[in-house]
Amino acid sequence: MNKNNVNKSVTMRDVADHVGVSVATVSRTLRNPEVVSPAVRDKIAAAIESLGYLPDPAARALASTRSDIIGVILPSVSNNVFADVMDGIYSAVEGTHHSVQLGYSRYAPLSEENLIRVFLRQRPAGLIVAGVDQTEAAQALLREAGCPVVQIMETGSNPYDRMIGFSHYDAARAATAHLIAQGYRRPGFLGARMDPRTQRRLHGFRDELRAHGIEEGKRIQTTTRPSSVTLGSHLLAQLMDLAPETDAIFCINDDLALGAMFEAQRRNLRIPDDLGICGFNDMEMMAAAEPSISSVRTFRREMGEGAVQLILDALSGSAAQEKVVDLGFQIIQRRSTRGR
Amino acid sequence: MNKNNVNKSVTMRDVADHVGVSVATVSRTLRNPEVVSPAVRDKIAAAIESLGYLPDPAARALASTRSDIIGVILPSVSNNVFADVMDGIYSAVEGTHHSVQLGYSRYAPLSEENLIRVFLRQRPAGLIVAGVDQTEAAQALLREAGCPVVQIMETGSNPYDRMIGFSHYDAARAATAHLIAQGYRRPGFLGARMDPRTQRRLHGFRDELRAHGIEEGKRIQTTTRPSSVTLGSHLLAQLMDLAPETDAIFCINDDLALGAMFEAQRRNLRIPDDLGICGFNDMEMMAAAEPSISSVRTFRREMGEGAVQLILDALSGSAAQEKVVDLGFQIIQRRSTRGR
DNA sequence: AGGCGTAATGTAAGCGGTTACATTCGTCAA
DNA sequence: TTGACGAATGTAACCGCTTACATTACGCCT
Repeated sequence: MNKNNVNKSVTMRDVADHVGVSVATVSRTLRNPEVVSPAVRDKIAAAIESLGYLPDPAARALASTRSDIIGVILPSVSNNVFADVMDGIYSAVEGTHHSVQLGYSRYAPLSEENLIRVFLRQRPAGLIVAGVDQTEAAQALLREAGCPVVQIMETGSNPYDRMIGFSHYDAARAATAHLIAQGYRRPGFLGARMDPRTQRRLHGFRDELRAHGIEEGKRIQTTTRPSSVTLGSHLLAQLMDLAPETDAIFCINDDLALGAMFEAQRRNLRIPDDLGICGFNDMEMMAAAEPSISSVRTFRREMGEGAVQLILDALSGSAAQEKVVDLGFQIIQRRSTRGR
Repeated sequence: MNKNNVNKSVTMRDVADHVGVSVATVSRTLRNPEVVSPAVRDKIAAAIESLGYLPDPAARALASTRSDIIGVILPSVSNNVFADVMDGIYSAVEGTHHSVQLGYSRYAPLSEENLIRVFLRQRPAGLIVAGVDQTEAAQALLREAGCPVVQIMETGSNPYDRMIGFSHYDAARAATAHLIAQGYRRPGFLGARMDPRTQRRLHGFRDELRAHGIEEGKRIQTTTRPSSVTLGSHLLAQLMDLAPETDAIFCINDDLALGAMFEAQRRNLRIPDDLGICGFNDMEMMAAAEPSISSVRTFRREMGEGAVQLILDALSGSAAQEKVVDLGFQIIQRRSTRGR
């Protein structure tokens, strides 16, 4: 199909011949320019430019012990929380000589373990994984990865290597505390997917209720189905049917919150008077909604950028002391929880 | 899968020694099992399993003329239209021996051209690019790529290789026709980003108005800023201020439509009576909104899956005749355009 | 002038696979 | 029995780059 391949690609050999030096010198001006004399360096740069030379990453990876790939393993493609993280990752990688390789575990730890294995096989420059809920085997792999490993989305006391995120438990507690502070006395909880991260939010919610001596009753509605706006509507419907006393809800993400808001409107519940609503993540739409919806702001883009930065720092030896970076969160109050 | 030690990874050499054959035989049982005797084949398979051998993709790519990477170049990380496409792509790639390499052009043709160059350098198994608006140089590269190339998101008459998508022009015309059929006589247009694809939707809108002899007046509100729900609110506000006669809007995506709906509610415009709203893409939330919002359904996941399938077919020689696959679209009517 | 240290460059051995070509071996027809 | 032949396997040359080590060139000191 391509014996007479038109992109007879130009190799380092071509550049070397063009300048009249050895390939080693070309390689050096690319890797350690400082050991090459300025005159030669300039000629090589010119040749690279005029011939349109681009290094072959496979050859580079094979010859050196490192590829320049930063592997990223996330649970979900479609969750827009991760889209923001990816945005941060890509923007931090831009301008470096690194490239990103993305894998999706679909929330399946075994699938994640397998991806880790495959990714490590390429001797990546670094690895970014989500959270702390890896399988035993995956944990072992990550601890011996032989490259910087950054866990994102969470904080914790025992990272494999480094970690950047925030405490889902604390964030959920704070959101719940906010609802209570606004005078709501019968807050409910809407959760979907219920992966470990979501579970931690539920714990936070429960503990905060308990701290205030509030019974949770039947006001915790969860499902393992993936989150969606529609699901938010369903869950609120379910909640109000089972626990009509509910006067506020904490939703594990903004999609659910939005769906719940729509459902509340359908039921002629006044927001925030009859029902307070608080989302999670503070996606852009929450501010635009009518009424605007309170949420817990998280720093997703920063998480992605920070993760890449941690890897680059480790690679360049300029790594900071702290193993764990806590980006925190912020309760953003809007009309939907203006209280009673 | 016993030896988890990735640092001194097990190579084909190890497998060969373990079985007592040459590496060539191991390589063959991986690439063309049929030329290896069943007995040896089984022993090798067992050794691979027990040693936990994983091939080194870099070495493979270097030695063969093809890597097993499918390159994907999209304009935007955060646009959730592309998230759905990616979902389709990843799910179609799963189970094959291919992997995905993702690049983002940020809507910049030159950046796209550069990515194409870099990706082609890896002799990818295939390439997926968005749309038809490449630079001259990029077009030349793609026509001579030496691997299957699939353009997604659009249809057209002159693909570089293959194409799968739908007509944005037709879709916009159909949506506009729908508004008119519902009795709206002064439809407006809200557009953001205004990349070439969006422009085509605008053309469709305009042509349909013209076909009905409707003046567009000042009812076309666009901006080059990236789309968001908040921006939808702003644009509607602007539109109603400049052209209060507007009785319906076609929004180039669902985010804008949602934002416009919120703004309409703030202004106490009744939907659909005072203002009809039609979005584009039919994201999941449109059905859940209150009122539910009409939209143009597009088949994004299918586009991603289809694109990968086209590449796999081309690779296996079982490619179909048609160069262009039109996935079409569907007008989904909901309450927001129930007419007057 | 001869010797030496240093900076700049060249030489060549891999990295882990693929694959054209060579070799071995068993089978079968003559 | 023997030679021919095809199937199975081995041998070794790459693929394009990196890098340890060898070599060269040159300036400076004694």
